[in-house]
Amino acid sequence: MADSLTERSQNILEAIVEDYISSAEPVGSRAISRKHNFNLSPASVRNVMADLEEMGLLCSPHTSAGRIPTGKGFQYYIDTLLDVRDLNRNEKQNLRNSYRFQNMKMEDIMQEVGRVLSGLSQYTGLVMAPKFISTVFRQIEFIRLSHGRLLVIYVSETGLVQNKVIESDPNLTASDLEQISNYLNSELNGLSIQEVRTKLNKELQEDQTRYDQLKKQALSLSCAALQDEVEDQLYVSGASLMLGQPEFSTPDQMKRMIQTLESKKHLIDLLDSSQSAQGVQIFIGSESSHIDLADCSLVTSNFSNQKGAIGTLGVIGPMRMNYSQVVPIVDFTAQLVSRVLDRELE
Amino acid sequence: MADSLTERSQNILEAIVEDYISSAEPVGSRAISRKHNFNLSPASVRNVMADLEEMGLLCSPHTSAGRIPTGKGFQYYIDTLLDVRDLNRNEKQNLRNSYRFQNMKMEDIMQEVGRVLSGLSQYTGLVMAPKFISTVFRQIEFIRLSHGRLLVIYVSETGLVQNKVIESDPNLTASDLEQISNYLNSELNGLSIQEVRTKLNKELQEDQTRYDQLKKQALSLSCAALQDEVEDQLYVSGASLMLGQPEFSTPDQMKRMIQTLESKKHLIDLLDSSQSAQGVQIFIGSESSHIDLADCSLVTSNFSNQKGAIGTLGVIGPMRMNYSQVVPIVDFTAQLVSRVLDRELE
DNA sequence: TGTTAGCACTCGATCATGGTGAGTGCTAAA
DNA sequence: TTTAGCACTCACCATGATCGAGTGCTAACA
Repeated sequence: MADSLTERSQNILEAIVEDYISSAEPVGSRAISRKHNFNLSPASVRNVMADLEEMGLLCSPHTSAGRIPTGKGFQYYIDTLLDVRDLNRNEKQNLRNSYRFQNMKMEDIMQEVGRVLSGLSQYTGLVMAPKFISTVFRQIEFIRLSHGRLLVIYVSETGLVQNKVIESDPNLTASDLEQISNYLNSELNGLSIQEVRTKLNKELQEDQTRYDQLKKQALSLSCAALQDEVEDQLYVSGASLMLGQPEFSTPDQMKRMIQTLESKKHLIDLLDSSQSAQGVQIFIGSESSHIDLADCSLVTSNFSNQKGAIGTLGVIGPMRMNYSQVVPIVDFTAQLVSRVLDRELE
Repeated sequence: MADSLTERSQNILEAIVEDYISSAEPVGSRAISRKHNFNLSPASVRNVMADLEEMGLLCSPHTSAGRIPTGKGFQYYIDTLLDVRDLNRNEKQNLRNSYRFQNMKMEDIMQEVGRVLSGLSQYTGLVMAPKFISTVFRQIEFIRLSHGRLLVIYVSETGLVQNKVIESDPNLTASDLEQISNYLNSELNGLSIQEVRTKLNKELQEDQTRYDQLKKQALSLSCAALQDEVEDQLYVSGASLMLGQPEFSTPDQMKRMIQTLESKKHLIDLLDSSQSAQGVQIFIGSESSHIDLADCSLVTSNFSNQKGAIGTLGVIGPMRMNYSQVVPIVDFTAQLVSRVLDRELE
């Protein structure tokens, strides 16, 4: 399909998308023929526009308004016409300076990244911390709460701390627990959670009589502790910035937008689906997508450390987002965060 | 001032406030004289209304609309006219059943409370977890990240887990750290953070040569770990429910509302200021208040455990909130949470 | 003296009207 | 193939009329 567009059509589409990005208003043929020196009269431009509309790349809100790009139009623009230049040395340095990661724990880093992304882009920042399951075991501690209830604290290589309450044998003493954690810490060190789980399951299934009572306890405790998926952590920053965008100026649009940002589950699903990809990804909230993005676009990139923990960060904004500005920021930030996470573990 | 109102004025004010609460529209004299059987004609009601307006308890949005209560009017209503009945046995049981606290860690409990409060009230739920400084020391653990950077994990009696990254002597070995944490855990057990701090400072100031190197390390490490205030944790649930309220139907009102809910710092300040009080407190976002509550009201109550950790929970909604329904819910929930926190520690 | 009926008045909300201008589609000429 | 011209569409805005809920005031009434 991409090939079926003449160069002229492409130029005009590009001009329309870019005008629309900066003005948020339907773009008319006259404006295009004036501002860009294609040496074409409005009438000619109109012909091209009619073609583009037929192809589903443009639409007009009503008979005598200009045209605005459809989701498909944006998609084409992004796939074919958008050229993203890399940040230059200076811009990179500026971006680096925006972040202050010194002595921050994982949660703080995630939050800081969201804040900065949202501040720089003037849209809403999204950061999903690396999943529990993708982290590498570092240490486990048990703390007794009340009769049989244990607080398990799990620390990953990257300093991510998760905790969870589990039921246990009420008769376990403090020194039992210490022995158990010592055993587990030496046994599981350096394994990914995935590996830890298979290892534990295997050992549990082997002839149980071979183990002493305490070791059995250790295994079943840690099994319980690591069993369920800990819920994902999603940081959303700067939601109210979106309220200034003209596409969310009516109460209905605002409501829809806020609800989209509040339904973290949907957002997490969306971010999940991008975790296998490399580099920057762009989702366009067209009708086609099964997830209601409220006519927003989502620009994401994954970050990861060398041990394979993967998180996702990005920016959500109106479809009419300034991609050529946002994409490099998201891209470079992801690289930055990856590097920071690696430095965590020396 | 309260005394200067005749019984009739009080009755009429009450009727107006309650009508307004349920309709969200200016209340006219005819409606009052009809629906409530005061045996008064609209004209008489109007006379009283004029008085109430002069006193600043009512106002009219324009010449020929009905009256709506001012912030002061609501204040008077709440102070003098509102009678909050306790929940009956049945309602209490229902409320209890709404919450599922089994095997939940502190964070989850706070979040669950916010969710349920918002669901029941159809307004926005706020929960502020007990402050770090008000908690009681249970356990501390150190985990080495990279050259000289330590992850400190602190657990309170109630199972609240906080963590923090600090700088330390890079030469500390794992066993040093273990000794240090053992020492601290036995030494500080059962003290409040406040007490821990004073104790540490005192010991550090005493003749340092009396201590061996390791102990000195221990003291300075834990000092660093507990020094700064960890930021407060505020859970906001159900913000989008507010968008359905008629007082937030215009874009400007919505924007203001969302910004209020997003500026957690202000909310925390407000909740802080209620921590010394007993029972349910109601803030009315009048112009007088220095904090912009966007014409909202805030109904809060503190919860606490027997060791003195204090948190605050509540509901934020339009000034026109259904107080007689919300107040008992907030009240009983606070009692419930207090009890749950105590059960945590046996 | 307190209460009420009557009445003129106010003012937002709603609707119909008409003008304006940006923009379109189509056609015919260059 | 491009473009000038033209009729047409339609959102937007200002205007003005009507409506009705509600008020304040005054005079009559119990």
